[in-house]
Amino acid sequence: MFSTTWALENFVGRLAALSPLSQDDIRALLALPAEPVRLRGNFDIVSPGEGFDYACLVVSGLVARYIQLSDGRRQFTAFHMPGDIADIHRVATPLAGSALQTLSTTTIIRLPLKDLKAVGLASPAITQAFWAYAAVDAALLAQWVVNLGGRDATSRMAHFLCEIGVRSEQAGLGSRTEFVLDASQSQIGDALGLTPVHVNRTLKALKQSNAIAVDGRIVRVGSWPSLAMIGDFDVDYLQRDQRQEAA
Amino acid sequence: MFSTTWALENFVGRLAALSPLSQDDIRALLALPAEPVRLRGNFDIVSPGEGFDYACLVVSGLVARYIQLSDGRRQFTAFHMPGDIADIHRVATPLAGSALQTLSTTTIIRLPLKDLKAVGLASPAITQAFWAYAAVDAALLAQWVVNLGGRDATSRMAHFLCEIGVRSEQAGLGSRTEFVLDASQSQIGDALGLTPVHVNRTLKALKQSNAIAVDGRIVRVGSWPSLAMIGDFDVDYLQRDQRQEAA
DNA sequence: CGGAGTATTGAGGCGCTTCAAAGGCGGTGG
DNA sequence: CCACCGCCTTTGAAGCGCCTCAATACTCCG
Repeated sequence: MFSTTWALENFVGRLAALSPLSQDDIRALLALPAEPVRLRGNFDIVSPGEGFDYACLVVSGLVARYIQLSDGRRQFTAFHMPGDIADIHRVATPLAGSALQTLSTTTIIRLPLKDLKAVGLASPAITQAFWAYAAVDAALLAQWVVNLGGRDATSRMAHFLCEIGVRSEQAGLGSRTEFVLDASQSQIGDALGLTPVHVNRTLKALKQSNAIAVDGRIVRVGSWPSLAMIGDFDVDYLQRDQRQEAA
Repeated sequence: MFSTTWALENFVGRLAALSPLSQDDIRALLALPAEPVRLRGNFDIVSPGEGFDYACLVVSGLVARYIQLSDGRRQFTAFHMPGDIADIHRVATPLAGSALQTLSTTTIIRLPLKDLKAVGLASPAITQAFWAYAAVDAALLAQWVVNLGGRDATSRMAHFLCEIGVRSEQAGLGSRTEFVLDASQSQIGDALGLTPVHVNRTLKALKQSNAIAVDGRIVRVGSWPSLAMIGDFDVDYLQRDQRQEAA
């Protein structure tokens, strides 16, 4: 796990699960130039308003997309774990939009946009798959909106943990009931629109109700049904595998 | 304005502004079958969890994407005005995801997904353009997250009005300082994560500071700079026209 | 002219923020 | 190796923003 080839294969595998790809397509994707870069935590991969000629594939660690408010606070809009490409949308619109930052020590691969465009140009199926991948990302964004707009702190936190758990499981990094969340309470606050203080109190409440236990950066879910209930969590929305739908 | 052909041409025009399309591409898009349907307000075009074999092009009125919470409340995640396709993402992933509802009396065109897929298959440039359009939609979603997670009610409302204003202007429906917002305060509340009561008070505050004036469903912006300041609004993020970037 | 949805306003309560302070943990240098 | 420092976590107390409950008026439509 957490090697350059693992990350690329993991990504391509999930891409193929989303949208049909030929063996040639897969070979072309796996042949993309891949030089890993190691970065410390709280490092801006892409600063706000900045352009960037690469897409960012996460190899290990945790990366967040964010948008900065005028008073300096930042709102995270997405978390990306190993095997994810954080900004595939850049292939469609080079437009700046959001910034990109590491949460903990992280290694990434910078994939040149021109190479991604080239493989997409060579094979329409790859473009379709990229778009499908981006569409899932957008579905997560929509859920994030619901989480911030419609739920209180406890429910919001529970939903967030459910999402990270299921995505960890899908990425083969752990299970939904035991996974790593390598983010500080302050960073979680920037994701959930809460102050660090209240994140702490909210987690405390979830621990006391035995919904979760936290051991360092490892989250153990005591009772998945109860956590999902508290968070009003519906697994379906991040069901990335279209083949399951057909079955 | 607000005819079937106007809506389709408006959409295709903005699509072409986003991503280069040939004359053949444009002809193929304009030749899509287009039978308009008139719908009353608060009508579910796509109910939560339901599949749907069409994409929805708005001809007149206002359409919102939403996700329902378990207690029956709904959170709007996007507004769509005449000339917009509300759920182009369905072409990439037929997955349910979000529901679709009219806010006021609305006429739409239902575009069969299979036809949209067919034109995309015939021309990669069209698929690229669809994806770029969806990517802009996702950028709006990210801003919506920031709005809910990072701003208080007044700022949130101001930002929302700025977004609707600029998009109305871009769609040729009005100007950013005078536009129609055909939604009730309760519906605006479902978009901003506020109660109708607080929407009312927030609007009252904006009126009293002369930032806006409301006349029926017409919003007049008294001072655009001050509204943009209150809402911490940055025009760039919904700059849909890539050709401007090059210039 | 009656009824339903919408807008408006008031009063009180709760959830989250702000401010403040103390303890834990890992990293770094003497 | 330990002492120190910065960051993170944890907890308390007070305040404010938004919600809830409630009542009245307005507007559109049948």
